[in-house]
Amino acid sequence: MNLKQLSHMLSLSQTTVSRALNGYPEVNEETRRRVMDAAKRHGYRPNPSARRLATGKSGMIGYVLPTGNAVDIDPHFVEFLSGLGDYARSHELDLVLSPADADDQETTYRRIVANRQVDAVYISSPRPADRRLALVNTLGIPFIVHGRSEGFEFDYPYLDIDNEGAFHEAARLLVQLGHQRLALINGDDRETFAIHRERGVRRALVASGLALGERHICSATMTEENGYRAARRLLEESEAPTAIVCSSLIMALGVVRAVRDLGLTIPGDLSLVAHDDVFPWLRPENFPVPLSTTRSSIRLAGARVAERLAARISGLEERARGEVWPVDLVVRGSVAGAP
Amino acid sequence: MNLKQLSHMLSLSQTTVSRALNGYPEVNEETRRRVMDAAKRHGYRPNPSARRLATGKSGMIGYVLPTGNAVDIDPHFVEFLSGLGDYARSHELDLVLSPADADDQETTYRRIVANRQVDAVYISSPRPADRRLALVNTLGIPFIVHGRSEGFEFDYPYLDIDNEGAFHEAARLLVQLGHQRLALINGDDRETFAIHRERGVRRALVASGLALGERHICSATMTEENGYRAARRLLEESEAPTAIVCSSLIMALGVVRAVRDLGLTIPGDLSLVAHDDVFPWLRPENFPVPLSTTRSSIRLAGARVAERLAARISGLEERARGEVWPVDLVVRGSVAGAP
DNA sequence: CGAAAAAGCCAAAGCGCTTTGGAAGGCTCT
DNA sequence: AGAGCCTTCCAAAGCGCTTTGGCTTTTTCG
Repeated sequence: MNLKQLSHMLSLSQTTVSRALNGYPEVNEETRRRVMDAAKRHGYRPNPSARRLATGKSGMIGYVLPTGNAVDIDPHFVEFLSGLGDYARSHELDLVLSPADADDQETTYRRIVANRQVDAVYISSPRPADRRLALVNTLGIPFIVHGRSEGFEFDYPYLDIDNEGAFHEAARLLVQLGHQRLALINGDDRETFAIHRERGVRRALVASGLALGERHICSATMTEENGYRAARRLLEESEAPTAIVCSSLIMALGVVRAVRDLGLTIPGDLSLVAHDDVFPWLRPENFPVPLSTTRSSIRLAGARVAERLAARISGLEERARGEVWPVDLVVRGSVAGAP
Repeated sequence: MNLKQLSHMLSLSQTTVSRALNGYPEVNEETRRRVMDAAKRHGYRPNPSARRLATGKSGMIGYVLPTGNAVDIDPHFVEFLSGLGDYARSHELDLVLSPADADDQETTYRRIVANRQVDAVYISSPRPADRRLALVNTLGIPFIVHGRSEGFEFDYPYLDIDNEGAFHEAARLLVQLGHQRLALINGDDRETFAIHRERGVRRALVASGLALGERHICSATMTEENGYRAARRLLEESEAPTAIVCSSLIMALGVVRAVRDLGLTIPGDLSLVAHDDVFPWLRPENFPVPLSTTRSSIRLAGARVAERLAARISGLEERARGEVWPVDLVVRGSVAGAP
C-alpha cells in the first residue's frame, strides 16, 4: 500500500494525502480525519526510503564505532546503549553503528554525513581538542557529546557528569579522615574525564596543603588487570598510599585482589573509593568490603543523550548548551581513618 | 556530484555509467575504465538513499535490541559487537540497532522488514522454539542466529559454540578428579545455551553413574551477585558440592567471594571451572586462584556472524547450515582432586 | 556474402515520497 | 459588484539511482 494507491482510493491527490498525514495546516480538518482514518485502516506506512530520498532525513541517529584488532569497546558502552535504547524505542528512533578504523574515524564521519545516513550523531569519550568534535562541527550535522572536550573556540552541546567535583569530594573525604598519602588509579589520561578526575583529586589535596605525587597517579585502560598492577605498584612502594581513588569498579576489582595478595586489608590498611557507572552485573555493595563510590548512572545519561539528540533534530534544542550532572558520593565500608 | 552530472561530463548515458560502475558485463572495458577513472577523480559516490529506493537494498545489517526498564543488555553484547565491527568496517557495512520493547519484538521485526531498513538481521540469545526465529523465517529476510534454538521443522543458519561438549568436558574432568558432588551455576535456563550446558554436565555425570541433583543446579542472570547467592546456597547445604561449573566469569567472581566469605578455599575445598567468553577487561588467569575455563572468543563469533551475513546478503551462502565451534578447556589452578 | 547473434549504448520508466507553483471556489470588504 | 484574500485542493516536478526494452553497430558463421 503506497501513497498513490491510498490517495486514489480516497479520490484525493497524493499532495493532499501526504500533507494530511504530515500535519500540514492547509488541509481541511474533516479531510484530514478521513485520510488518517483510511491510512490506519489500510495499515499504510510511508516508505522510509522514498521519504529519505525526498527529504534527506533518515530518522536515525549515528555513532561511529572505533574498531580494530587492538581496540576494545568499552563495557560502559553497552550500559549507555541501554539507556539510549530506552528512549529511542518509544520514538521509533534507530541507531546506526558505523564501525571505523580507530585511527581514521574522519573518513567514516564524512561518509555518513555525505550520505545523509543519519540525522544526528553522538560522540563519546572525547579528549581535549578532540578532532571528531571539530569535524562534526564543521560538517554541520547535529550532534551531542557525551563527556566534554576542552580548548575549542566554539560552544558545543554536551552531557557530562561532574567528574572533577565527584573526585574532589571523594578525595576531600579521605583527607578529612586523616589520609596524607592519596593515590589515583585513573582511566586513560588522554581522555577528558580522566583529566577532570585528576584535577578534582589535586584540588582537594592542595586545599589541605598536600600534593598528588607523580608516582601516585596511574592511568591505563580500565581493566581488572590494570587495576591490579597499579595497586601493586603503589602499595609496594616505600611511601605507599593509605587511600586510593579509582576510576572504575572493574579496576577496583583488581585493587582489591592486590590488597589481598599483599596481605593487607580494606579499610584497615587502605581506604578505597571508586567511581561507579552503575552496572547491573557488578555492584559496589557486593564487594568483599562494600565499596564507597562516586555514583552516576551511565544508563540515564544514554537516555538523556537520546532525548536531546531527538530535540536537536527536530529543532527544539537550538543552543549549544552543556549539561553537567552532579555525582553522588556514597560512603560504604571501604573507607576509614588513616592507619 | 551525481550520476546525471557525471554521465553528462562523460557524454554517456546514466545507464551506461551506472552499469560501468556496478560491474555489469554489457559495457566496453575501455569505457568502463574511463568511467571508473572519472568517478574516482571527481569523488563520485552514489547516493545511498536513491540506490535504496531503486533497489530496495540498504547495505546495512540489523539487530533488534530488547530494551525496557527492567531489561539489561548483556555485557557480552559489546564484545560480540567488537567482532562484528571488525569485519563490517572493512566492508562498509553498517549495523542498525532497533530498540524494541523486550516483550514485543515482533512489531519491530515487522517494521524493519516492511521498511526494508536492513538487508539481513542476526538474532542472539535464542531460546528453544524462539518466536523471533519463526518470524524472520516467514518474513523472508536473510538472517543468522548466534546460538541455537530447538524444535523447529525448518533448518536455519546459525553459529554456535559447542556448549554441551564444553561443559561435558569440564564436568568430566572434575569427575575424573574424584568429585562426586558437582553443581552447576548456569545462566538463564530459558535460553538454549544454558540448556545445552546443563545437558553436557548431566551427560558427564551419568556416564560415571552420578547425577546432578535438582538443588545442585542454579540458574539466573549472569551477574556477580547471582553468582554469589547461588554459591552460598550451594555451599551452605549439608551435601555441599565439591566442584562447581559456572556459566560465566562474572558469576565466578561472585562464587569466589562466597567461598571466601565462608572461609573455604579454592581449590582445596572447592574446584571451580567457568566459561570464559574472553573479555579484555576480566581474565581468568587473573583470578585470586587462576581459573580453569572453557574458552571461546565471543568476539571472533561476532566477526564470523558478520562475514556470514554478508555472504547471505550477496547470495554466496545459500544453504541454511549450522556451524558449531569447538571450545577449549583450559586447566588452571582452580581445580584439584576432591577433598 | 548475408543472416543471425553479440556487443555496446541509450531513452525513459520506474522506485514512493515531498514540495513547488498554481487554481478554483468561497469569503470579506469597500 | 468587483477586487482581493483565504481556504482547500491538485498536477507535476523533483530526489538520484536502477532497470527495462530497444536501437545501432560490429562480429560470427554456415
